[in-house]
Amino acid sequence: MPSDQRRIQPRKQPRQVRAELTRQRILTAAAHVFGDHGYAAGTTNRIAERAGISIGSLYQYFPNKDAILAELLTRHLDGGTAAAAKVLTGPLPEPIEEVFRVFVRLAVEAHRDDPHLLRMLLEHAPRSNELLERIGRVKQDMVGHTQALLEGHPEVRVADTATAARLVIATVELAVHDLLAEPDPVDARRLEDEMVAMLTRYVTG
Amino acid sequence: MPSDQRRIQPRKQPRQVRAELTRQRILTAAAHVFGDHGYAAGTTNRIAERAGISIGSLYQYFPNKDAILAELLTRHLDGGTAAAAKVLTGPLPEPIEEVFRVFVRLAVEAHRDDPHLLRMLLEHAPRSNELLERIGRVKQDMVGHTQALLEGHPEVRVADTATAARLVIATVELAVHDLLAEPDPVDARRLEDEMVAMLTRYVTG
DNA sequence: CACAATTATGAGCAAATGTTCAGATCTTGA
DNA sequence: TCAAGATCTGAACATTTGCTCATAATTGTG
Repeated sequence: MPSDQRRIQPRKQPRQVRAELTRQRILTAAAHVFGDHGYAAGTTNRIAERAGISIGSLYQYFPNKDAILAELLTRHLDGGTAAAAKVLTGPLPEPIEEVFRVFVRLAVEAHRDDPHLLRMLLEHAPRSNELLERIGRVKQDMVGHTQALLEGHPEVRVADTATAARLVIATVELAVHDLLAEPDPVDARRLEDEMVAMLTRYVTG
Repeated sequence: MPSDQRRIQPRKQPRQVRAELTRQRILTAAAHVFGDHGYAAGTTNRIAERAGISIGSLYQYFPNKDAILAELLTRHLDGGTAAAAKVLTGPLPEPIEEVFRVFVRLAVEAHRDDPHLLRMLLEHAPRSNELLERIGRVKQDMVGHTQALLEGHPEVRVADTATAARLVIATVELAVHDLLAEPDPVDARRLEDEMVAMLTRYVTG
């Protein structure tokens, strides 16, 4: 069970359509297997079996198990940041309340697919320094944007915008994730309303 | 690497002082090893080595690896609930702000020891249904108490106290944990102030 | 069609790890 | 002192798992 740092790049670029299809099958299967069994019990053989391919084929596209997880996490992160960029490039709504609503909705969307899988991904990201740094950067970006927002907005009254920004991001990400992943999840709409209210009253208080 | 449900009880009750001492050594060593290497890489042999005993002795007090983790988590949970009970049985302060301050301080205290270890414990708790249920019960207790508090307090103005209570608990637990476990943790005092402010303005808004 | 490149196969290897057990060592109590 | 029980030891076992590689099948190309 090696855990040291190793290459993450696929060992070969697919050149035929069936190859790319196999790659997709592997990733889809891995998402299911990791989500159901967790990382440790989600063996490569199980993934291959679920994908309907042989174990050898799996290792033709991913150099090791960690690389599969890395690819899944990368895709999730890219999807999230892309969605965020799309929303945040356009003009933001005036009231800070509506800005927070956008934030919370983005978070809810990002967690809607498969909370269990996402939890796995984030838990085992420390296996790769590259992923850790990437996550750190994404987080720091969000905090940075939030802090700038807080400092430039007329409704905002908090003094320590640095701490406030970190608190806001942590709250949104973690609470959304947790409350939606629970066995008896809260209603997404109510969660949105309450969280937006909390954040708004906090920064304008 | 078996993951099915098995006995968690130690196979033998210590009858001599040295036995109890060995038990303690094992748990202390396990806490360090799990915190440093994680659960998977925290092998039983490594734990035994760090504890300065043989692997055979370890298995005289713990039937398997999961049981060690279970004991550590149980102790943490018991410690936390005991501290909470101690504080909450006495008369709570009048202003809701000070009540929240008590909450946040409890959470900070509970996470001060070893955030890395605690993260491990909670991540791998799903290996035991018993632990999962215990965690669920603790959480539900806290939510219940919080909801009762919200409904009985004159300053509180939120309508949906059920959702609000869940949001408050999730926010306190998760954000405190996350912001203190980060590589560059926020100042505990500032975190306390900001979080108390956020929660107070939320429920009194 | 023929030949090369690409992709797929899966039995089996090497390494790691949780766990056992037969015997050694220590402690207790009379 | 000494026997019986408690505790400790650690080499070895059994299992699991990530992964390789020689071979086969398939696809693209002239």
